[in-house]
Amino acid sequence: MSRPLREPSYFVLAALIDGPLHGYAILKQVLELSDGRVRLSTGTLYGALERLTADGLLLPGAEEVVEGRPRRAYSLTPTGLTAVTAEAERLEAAARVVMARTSIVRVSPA
Amino acid sequence: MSRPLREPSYFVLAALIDGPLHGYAILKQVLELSDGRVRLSTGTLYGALERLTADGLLLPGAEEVVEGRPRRAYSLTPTGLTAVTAEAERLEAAARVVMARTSIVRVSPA
DNA sequence: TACGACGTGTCGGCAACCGATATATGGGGA
DNA sequence: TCCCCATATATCGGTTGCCGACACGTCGTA
Repeated sequence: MSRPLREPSYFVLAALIDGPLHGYAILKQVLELSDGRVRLSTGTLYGALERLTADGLLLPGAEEVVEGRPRRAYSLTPTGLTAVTAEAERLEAAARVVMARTSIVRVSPA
Repeated sequence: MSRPLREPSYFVLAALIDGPLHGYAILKQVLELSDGRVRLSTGTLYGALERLTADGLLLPGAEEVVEGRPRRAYSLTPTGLTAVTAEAERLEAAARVVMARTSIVRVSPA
């Protein structure tokens, strides 16, 4: 069992659920998935890609050149999919803890 | 708008929604709220209390001595309550992003 | 008397993020 | 032509916040 993923890493994994993407495309996908809230810096992105790969959550593809620009696509490993799913459940449980204590409308009579 | 709270800080705030608690009681409350998953070290706890106080999310009470032991209770400020609620919504939204992409049962015919 | 629960606190190390910077291609507008 | 912006990858130093270990002290109980 690993420590919780921080938001940037979590969204990197989330961006790859639908299929492999290269770094810059992940940047845009994360922005979209987070409704414009999470704007990854490239320092964060490439650091995370390297780390998540080392942890076995991502699998890097071969570098290919598209329209004169080099690209490298990353895909989720089964471990990565498991990790991001487990993390989503953790987040949801944590959210519930607070919501249950703030949004309950008291129904009991005065 | 601030950066996301990390899990330990988030649970410290969450523990105080029901009312003020002192440090050691927060430790136990967090353990309970998180279903035994989040066990804060005192280093994390007192560091977080200091920081969250400096950020205006917590208000420390006066030190009082109970049964020979000193205590200091902390309470959530309105800003703190707003922050932890907003964070809960962020967490839930993040969880949804992944759940929507992994848990959909395909209904379309083969 | 020793140990564990209670209770607060410090310190150094570390992982991850963040902003700035670097490098390079391709396309479009002034 | 020249400049800027989007595309695309990569490095680096600084900061933040967590983490484990340690320190100090009380109280109850075996």
